[in-house]
Parts: sequence; structure tokens; C-alpha cells
Amino acid sequence: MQKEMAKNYDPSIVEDRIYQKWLDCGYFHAEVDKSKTPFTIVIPPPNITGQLHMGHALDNTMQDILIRFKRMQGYNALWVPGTDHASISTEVKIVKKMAEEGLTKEDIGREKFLERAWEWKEEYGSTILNQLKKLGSSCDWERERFTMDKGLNNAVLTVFERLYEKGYIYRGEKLINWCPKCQTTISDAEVNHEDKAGHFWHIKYPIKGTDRFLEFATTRPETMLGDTAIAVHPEDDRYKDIVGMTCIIPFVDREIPIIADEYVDREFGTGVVKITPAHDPNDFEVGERHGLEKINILNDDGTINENGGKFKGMDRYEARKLIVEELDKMGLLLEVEDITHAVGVHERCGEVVEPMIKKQWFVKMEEMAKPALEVIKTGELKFVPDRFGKVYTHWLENIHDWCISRQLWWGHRIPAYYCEHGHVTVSKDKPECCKECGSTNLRQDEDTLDTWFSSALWPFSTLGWPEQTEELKHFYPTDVLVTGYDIIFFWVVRMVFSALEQMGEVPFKTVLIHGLVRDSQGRKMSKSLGNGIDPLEIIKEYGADALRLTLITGNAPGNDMRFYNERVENSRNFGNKLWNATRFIMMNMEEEPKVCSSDELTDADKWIISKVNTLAKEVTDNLDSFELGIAVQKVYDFIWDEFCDWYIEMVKPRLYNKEDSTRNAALYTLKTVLTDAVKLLHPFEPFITEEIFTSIQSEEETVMLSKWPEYSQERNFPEEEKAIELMKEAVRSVRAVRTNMNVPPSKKAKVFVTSEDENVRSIFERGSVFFATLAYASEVKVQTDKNGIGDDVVSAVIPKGVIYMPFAELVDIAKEKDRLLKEKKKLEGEVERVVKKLSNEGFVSKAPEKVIAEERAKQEKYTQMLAEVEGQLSRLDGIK
RNA sequence: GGGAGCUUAGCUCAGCUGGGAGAGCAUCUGCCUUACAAGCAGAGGGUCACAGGUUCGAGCCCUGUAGCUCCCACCA
Repeated sequence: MQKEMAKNYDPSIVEDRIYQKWLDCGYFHAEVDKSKTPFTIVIPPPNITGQLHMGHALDNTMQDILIRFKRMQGYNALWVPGTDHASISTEVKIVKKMAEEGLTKEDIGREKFLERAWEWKEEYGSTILNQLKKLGSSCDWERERFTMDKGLNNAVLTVFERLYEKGYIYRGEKLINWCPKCQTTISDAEVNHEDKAGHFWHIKYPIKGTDRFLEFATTRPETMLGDTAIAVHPEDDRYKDIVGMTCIIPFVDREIPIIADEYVDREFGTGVVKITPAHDPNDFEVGERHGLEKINILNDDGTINENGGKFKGMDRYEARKLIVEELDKMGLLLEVEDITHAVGVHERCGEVVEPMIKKQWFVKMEEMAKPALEVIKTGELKFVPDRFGKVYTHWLENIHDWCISRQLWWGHRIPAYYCEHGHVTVSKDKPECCKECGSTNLRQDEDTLDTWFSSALWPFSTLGWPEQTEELKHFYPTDVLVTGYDIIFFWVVRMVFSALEQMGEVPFKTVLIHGLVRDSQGRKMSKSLGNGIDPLEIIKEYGADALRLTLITGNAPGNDMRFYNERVENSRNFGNKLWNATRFIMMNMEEEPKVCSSDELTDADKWIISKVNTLAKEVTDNLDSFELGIAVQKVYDFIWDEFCDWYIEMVKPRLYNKEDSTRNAALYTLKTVLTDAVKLLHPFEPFITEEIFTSIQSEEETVMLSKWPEYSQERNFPEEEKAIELMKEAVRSVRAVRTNMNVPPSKKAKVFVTSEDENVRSIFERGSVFFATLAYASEVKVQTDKNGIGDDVVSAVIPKGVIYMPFAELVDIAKEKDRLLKEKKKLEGEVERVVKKLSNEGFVSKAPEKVIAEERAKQEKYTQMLAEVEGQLSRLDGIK
């Protein structure tokens, strides 16, 4: 039974081996098992372009904890993994790679490009999943999916067709966000608003037929090329007389009307707004109301088009500069004001987004938003922490139609077909002919769908939908979705309304939200700053368990956290602590300990069993309410403080003495308590717990599938808990006294425990063996009073007793008095506080009984101890 | 312009539905005690941002103030 274990735990030689074993044994795989309750998580699919970063590490650690916990509890636990095709990111990467060969997309054409993309996916797409394995993620890899695999493509096309037929998907000419760099439309959610330094140019237009001018200001002077009106407020007396007149736009010499519209804010600037319906969302609205012409002045690459007159071909910023200069020369520029204002930029590439009018595909949101708002009200969908429910609600209440077409090749191609007459036929399978005119000359839409359109279906498409598979019936809806708060709009919202629409049911019951992992200075980790910490490097140096523990502790749910190596070191040290505790037990366990009945166990054994019993209950409760950090903190404290620092120390004399009749009980207790603790720790630290579990016992081959510890009344020992707590207090007092007197640990002393309480004496008599070692005693004597103990002693007062230690040559009366006076002062404070509380009429009449009883007990305890301390002081006075 | 979060020990942060302020790191003292120096024992250190209020009782609940952070938003 005795095994050799290395002095320090080395995760690098353990983790890969264990993960491989789990894979080989198929422990991660879940088959539909109707005899069990399902518990399902679908992974937020990482991009195939992605490298594992701390955000993934946190996100997947949390999921793994939940799935391992539930699996051990006996649920039919399924964690579905997979990846996202990430249209823009991937396409940009491939284009870049082709550029190195001097090629462009157009050079090779759509088909060849897609071939390359798939090759790229095959080559790099699994990188991130392999990195997730390093973390210990217990995904069912046999069920791995990809947002563009056949099944998911079918799901996407089916949804598109259905929504089109229902009128929820339409094609329209609307103002969309255009990224001139990526040359594609993007949705509102993909636009970030950044405050940037800019200018406010105050400009005037001449009013035709008068010598008057109309003054206004703009941050984008070049858009004047596309102005089709000038607007004032209808009630604005300053301008009432000129409404209906016209202005002439310089450069393009277009005559545009002065119109009145409520949208204009009279208080802002001059109360005059130039209207560019083709390049501004507000102006677009105004244009719609007044039937204004929409003049697009931009090419797709952000240069000015033929509508821009002599500025044609210039970049928008170049044109801006020139226009301002020329206006100045013409005397039409009044002022240039420096301002900072919010500018919309593409969240992927940072390019300033240009609103443009284009014919695109949209999802109509109004109707589908309603049930999505409803489920959060009814509680069918819950956010943890729940404040994020507000974010979700607010977004849905203000939702705009979703622009889903992208001018990209890598993605799900829109299943819309056009004939030469301009008719549209939407069909998931390529139609034979045009639905309207029967033309067989059909051309498919060139555009692909927004990546999020396919990820929106992820919770059910991965389970086989639209096929009614057994998996779908059994595992859907999923239980928890774990993700960061930054992705609520992009993904969570869209999954919810998609699922409600297609499945008539929420995609998941709980959304567990976590924050961002930041660097040690609290900065966001980013490529440009170069401050990112690579999880794989951390794993290499400290192990995956240490990384996981670090990520999960020390921060409140939903809050951001700082990551720095000192924290990982502490996590690593914890693993080492546990490892060594195991090593200690193994060293002393020559053979399998015999199962003990309750009356074979000592107080200490019952105390630690009772503790781990309570721990199981608390950890289970915490995990059930998603308090992962609190849960693991409790396991950590139990293992380090209670089990290692106290129990193992208490048990040593029994182990070292082969004749000790309670030796087997100690070993039995060590083994069972360690086993339970390791099980409770397993979801958090899967590798080390597996290694220890398989070493310490030979009945089961994995901790992964072992039974999760449950609280049981038979293992609850309140009396023994009290007894050991008293002894711990005594040990701490003795140690403090010794330190205070500078007694070296090597110097042992006789220790007398005196108490008039029979129960207390009995506790110390029973525990005298370990009390001796912990209190550095050469011998422990338990007696009723101080009889036979000299005066050259120091004393430590404990509840219902006094401990004496003769240190003849070391006793310094003055110092001893000092210490006792300090003790006295402290106790007087305690007594005063509790007396005050108990003499408060309001407290005694209104506080719950339990609280009052606790205070009474404290009063008794402290009063008694105070008297004892005073007794010791007068004894010292008697000496001098 | 709306909304959210944060402010607790030197640093980074916990503190669940109100019942005597905690952890890790850092600091000081003493220990290589045959599981672990990645360790053990002991110690110091906090008017819980500020001001009111509710309550027998507030770090926790309510109101207000200040500072920091984030999200949303079409003020040209």
C-alpha cells in the first residue's frame, strides 16, 4: 500500500496523461439516458481564428466546474463543444495570407477562395479546441460541431426560409453601417462609439434670391455634397419666414429646400441642420418624412463617388480637408471649433463606420423581441448576477431591425435567388425556377449571413435541429449558458429570440455572466498593448489546476478581475499542500484501513468527519446557486486549515505509535475525509484530484464519475466539534503564551490543564496525546485545581479552565503581568459590550432567540474567563 | 442624456438574504518539528468613501454627496 510520491507536485507530468486517460475511457461522452435527469451546457463556440486567452480560460473553467459537479451528482451531463466560423475575422486572415502571395480574392474567385478557407479551417480550426483540452475541459468531443457544418447550414437555411415566409426577414434599402476597410455592412451591435477629437465647422449657405445666409455647423463637411435640404424647427421665429425658400450648395450647385421639422433642436447651435439622408440616420428619417432625394456620395472604399463633382475619387478625409479650405476661401467658413465627439467605429478593425444606403437583408425585430422580453419577466430565463437582466431588457426594448447580409464570401450564403426580371425566390434548397415568372435563369444572392445568425441557433442546431433527434428531445433546453457580459447583445439576446421563435422554448434557463480578466494593473488585455497573459504559458509553469483555481477565486460574480502571478503561485502552493497531505497519508498507510464504526472513532476523528460532512452540504448549496468562488474557497480553507494544519497534526502521535489502538481509526478517517475533500475539489481542480483519488484508493478508477459527497445526519457530531474547538483554543493560547515568552519550540514543558468542569477535564484527558504535541508538552496533567502546581508558572486562561506551564527559569513576573493585564482589558471590553447589548430592552425583546442565547453564552464565557484572569493577576501580586 | 458597477488592512480583493470585520500577497518575530521552506507557529495593521435615515442592531437596507470605471444613446 505504501507508495513513493514525489516531494513536490509536478502538474506537467500528470495532466496530459490524465486527460488522455479520460479521453480513452470515454468519460466525457454522454449518451441519451432517459433514466437520468439531463444537464446540458453548450459551449460559446470560440472562433476558428482564435487563440486561447484568459477570457476563454475563465469561461470554460466555469462551465467545466458546473458540468463535472453535475456529472458526479449523477445527472446525464452533456457539454457540447464546437467552433464558430467567424466570417469577418477568418476572411480577413485569409485575405492577408493571400496578399503575401500577391493574390486578391477577386484574382482567384469565390470558389477557390472558399476552398482555401476550408483548408485553413481544417488546418487551424482545431487549435483552440486542443488548447481547451489543456485546461481540462470535459466536453463531449464526439459531439463537436462547427457553425458551418452540414447540419448547422441546414438549420440556418431553414430558419432563413421560415422567417422570410413569415415576413420577419425582408430585403430593403435602408441606412446601414458600412465599414470602408472591410467593405461590408455591419450590424448596430458591431459599431463601437468612441470619443475622438474632431472639429465643429461653422458654415453658411447663401439663401437664393436674398442676400441672407443660413448658418449651421457640422462635424462632417464632406457630406454637404449629398445634402438635399436644410432644416429648421417649425416654431423657430428666427427662420419662419425663410421656410420654403432654397439654398445653393457650393461645389455641386444644387438647389435644396429649407424645410421645417420637429427633429431640429432650437437650442442647439444656430438651430439649423443640414440634411444628408444618405449618410446620417436622423437625416434619413427627416428625408423619409419630407420625400427628399437620397444622394449617395461615397464609394465602397470610402472615396467620393461621381456625385461629389470635382472631389470624385478623393478619400473622404482628403475631400473634407479640401472642402473646408475652399469654403474658407469663398468666405463661407465662419469658425472652426475643436470638439470631442462620439464616432462610430467598427469593433473588429477600428475603422470609422460610414452610414450608407444599401439594399440589404434585415430581420424584423419588433415581434420577436416581445416573447424574449416576456421570458425574463416570468423567470423562465434568469441572469446570474441578475442585474444583467436589466441590460438584456434595455437592449431588447430599444432594438432596431437587424442587418444580416454581409459582403463576404466566408459564411452561410443567403438562400435568395433572383431571376432576370428581378423577382426574388427564397428557398433553402436551390429552386428549379423563379416562383413568380418560372424563369430558370436564377442567380443566387452574393452575400453571406452575419456570423451571429448561425450562432443564434447554436443551442438547438448543435443537438440536431431541425431534425427531431433524441438528443434534442432529451437535452434541450440547455441548463446554463456561461458567457461574458460583453456578449449579451451579440449573442445571448439573439439566441433567446431565435429559440423562442423556432423551438417555442428558452434555449437555456440560466445565463451565468462573468467579467473580464484584466492585467495586474487593471488594464484590459489587448494585442496592441502587448499585456496579454497567455493561459498556456501559465499552465506550463503552474499547471491547469492552479490557473483554474486562480481564475475562479477572489472576485464577485460578474465583476472584472486582475490577474497576476502571485495569485497563481498561491494556487500552485495549495495544490502542493494537498499533494503532501496525501503523501503523508500514503507513507503511513501500510495497508487498507478497516472500516470503523462510530464508537471506534476519537473526538478528533468525529470532528473532522463532521466538518467535511457540513462542507459537502455548503459546497453543494453554493454550486447550486452558482457561487463558484465561495464554494472553492470553502474547500480550500477546509483542506489547508482544518485538515492539514489541525487534523493531520492531531493524528501524528497515533500514527507514529504502531501500538496505538486508535491508529486504524486515524487512517480510516484520514482516507475517507481526504477522499471526500478531493471529490469536492474535483470540479475545480480536476487533474490533481484525479491523481490523488486514484492513489489513495483502489476501488474506483476515476474521481470524475465517483459519487458526489452528500450531507448525512449520521456523520454530524456537534459535541465532538465543540470539544475539538475548545482544544484548538487551548493550543492556540499555549502557543501564544510561549511565543510571548520567547520559549523555543524545542523546549518542552509539563502542561497542567485545570478545570472544575468534569466534561472539560474529560475532553482534555481523551485528547491529551495530541494536545501534548500541539502544545509542545513533555507531559499533560489534567486536574481540578492548582493544587501541587508551584508559582513559577505561566498561565493561559481558556473557557472553563486554566492551563499552567512551569518555566521556572524563564518566568518574568513583570512580563507575565503585562500580558495578563492586556488579556484582562480585552475581556473587560468583551464583557462590557455583551452586557450593554443584553441590558438593551429593545434587543432582548426584539432580537431572535438564537441571537440572544448566543450573547448570553458569550456573557457567561467572558465573565468566567475575566474572573480567572483576575485571579491569576492577584496570584502574581502575592508572589512579589 | 440614460443605466450599471465600484470605493473595506500597505497592495489585490472576498464578505450569500443585516447579528461581534476576512483571505491572498506584503511586513515583523521565531522555527529546516521525520507530508510540505511552494512549509509551520505567532504578531502587527481597517472611524468598511462621506453625510443623513430606517432598525434593538448597518460594511450589508433607504436617501443624498464626492471620486473612479463600464455600458447604452441618431443631438447635427
